[in-house]
Order: sequence, then C-alpha cells, then structure tokens
Amino acid sequence: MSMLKIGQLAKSTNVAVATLRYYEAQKLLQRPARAANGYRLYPQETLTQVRFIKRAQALGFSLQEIRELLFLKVEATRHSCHEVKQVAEDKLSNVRERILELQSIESALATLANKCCGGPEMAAGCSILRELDEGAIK
Amino acid sequence: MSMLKIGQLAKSTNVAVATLRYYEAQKLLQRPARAANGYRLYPQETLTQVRFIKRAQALGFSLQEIRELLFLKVEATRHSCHEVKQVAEDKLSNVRERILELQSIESALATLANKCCGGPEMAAGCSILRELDEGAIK
DNA sequence: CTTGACCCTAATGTTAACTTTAGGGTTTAT
DNA sequence: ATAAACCCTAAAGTTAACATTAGGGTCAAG
Repeated sequence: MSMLKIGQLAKSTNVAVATLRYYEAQKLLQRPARAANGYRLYPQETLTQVRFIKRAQALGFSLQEIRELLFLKVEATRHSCHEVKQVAEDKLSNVRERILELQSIESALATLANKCCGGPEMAAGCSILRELDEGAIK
Repeated sequence: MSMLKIGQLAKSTNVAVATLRYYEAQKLLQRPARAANGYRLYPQETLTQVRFIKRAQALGFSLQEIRELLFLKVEATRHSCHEVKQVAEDKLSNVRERILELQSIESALATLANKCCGGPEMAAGCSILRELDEGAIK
C-alpha cells in the first residue's frame, strides 16, 4: 500500500502514464525506485508532486519554470539561504503580478456579466475589451 | 498618424510582425484595411487588442480561449444578451478559480521567503515543496 | 496455461504557437 | 537610382508538451 506503480499514480493524479515517464525524463520527477521486475515504484509523496505540477501548469507556468520551483527543494541543500530566498521572492512577485492581472480581467468580466441584462435581445453593448479599456486595467 | 503599418504595430506591442499575421490567420485579429499597395493598415484600437492577447496569454489562456473572450465583442452584435452573459459568467468562474490557486501558491511562497532568514548559511530547511505539502495548498 | 491487464524502452507522431525561408514588390533616404 | 528598410504571400521549420506505436516482458484470474 505504500509504494505506487505507475498506473496507480496515473489514475490517482489523472495524468497519463506516458506523461509521468515524460516528466521523469524532463527531471520534473526524480527517478523512482524499481521493483525486481523493473517496474517503477513511487512513494506517496509523488502524488503531491504531480498534483503540484498540474496545478502550476494550469496557472500558466511552463515545465521549465515549474522545474525551478521544484529545485528550490533540491537546491536548498546546496545553496545559501540568501540565494533560495531570492528565487522565492522573484517567483512571489511574478505570482502577485499574475493575480493582479487576473483580478482586472475578473472585474471586467463581472461588470460585463452584470451590465448584461441576460434577456433575449441582441447584446450589442457587451464587450470585454471595452470593459478592460475603460479603466479596469491601467 | 491614425493608421498603423504592421511594423509600427509590431514595435509598439513588442510582438513580431509574423505573429501579427499569424493572429490574423487565426482570427484573433480582424482583417485590417489595406492601402493601395496592399499593406495592412491598422486602427489604433488594435494596439489594445494585441496587448490584451499578450496579457491573457501570459496568464495561461490559450489562443482558443482568448478568441472566445474576444468574441464576446463580435458575438454581442449577433447573439442574445442571455448567451453573452452565459459565456461571460463561465469565464468569470474560471478566472476566479485561477485566482484562488495563485493565491495559495502566493501564500506558500510568502511563508517560505519569510521563514528563510536570508543569511549566508546553507538553506537545508527551506523547501517550497514542504510548504506546498503542508496544507498551504489543499 | 493462456488471456487480459499491466509494465518496460525507444522511436515516431501530434498540436499549438510561433519563426524562418523563399521569392518578390515598395518606400525612403542618400 | 540604388541600397536599406519596409511590405506581401505561401510554405516549411521549430519548440514544448505531450500521445501513440512497435516490440517485447510480467502477473493475476480462471
């Protein structure tokens, strides 16, 4: 129950088996232990890692960037606290910018959906670009 | 001064000329007017459109999704307010989810950068994965 | 003891989003 | 009037992030 075969990992993370092997080749997942027959054996921990990758990806991080986030762990043992803190803070301000951008899109969409009466008539006045233009975004 | 040639549009949006033509082929930009010599002539408005595309893309929206957002404008003239409102609200809840995810990554990173003393010693205790594992993200 | 569901590697194929190339006109500055 | 800097189309090439295929072992159930 402790170790997972690749198919189990795939099923519980909803990621294809081939994708997991691909992540391994791309160094996003460490090479797992192998059973006597050559099968990959993953610890439970890997579940979290894979889910993290998928979520980060849905947020627009490339595998490259995700690798950098994950390397904060590995590198932590080899680099100074100062360096790690620097990387973390870079990513942090990056994330904060994204949040602000998303929030301005959010408010534009909200205004739009709000203005929109929702009735059966033609909706000539509804435009997300107009909402974004009119001050919602700088 | 009113109409832009493709090179000017490219320069002021920091997008390659070929990319602008690609967006046109992909229906992300309407086909612009042409000068007598066949050159594309863009109205100022296009600046906003291109910048919107680029920002949305940086947030992890695919060109497909961006097209849908932009079509809220075009479609508005052809569809009922009800339909437009529906699309807007779908996108809205999508955007709100993304914001929540980003915020949990934000707080994980902030905690990490905070705990990290920032000093010159080895940072074995700093692990973004640990933070992410420990409930910062569901 | 075989059939179906797994697992393996290595290689090739696919899709999105571009970029580059080829081949050719146009405009602008000298 | 010619070189440098633009513009055009059509087509082929590139990269990231997978998915699929080929060819082959492994294991649990009946």
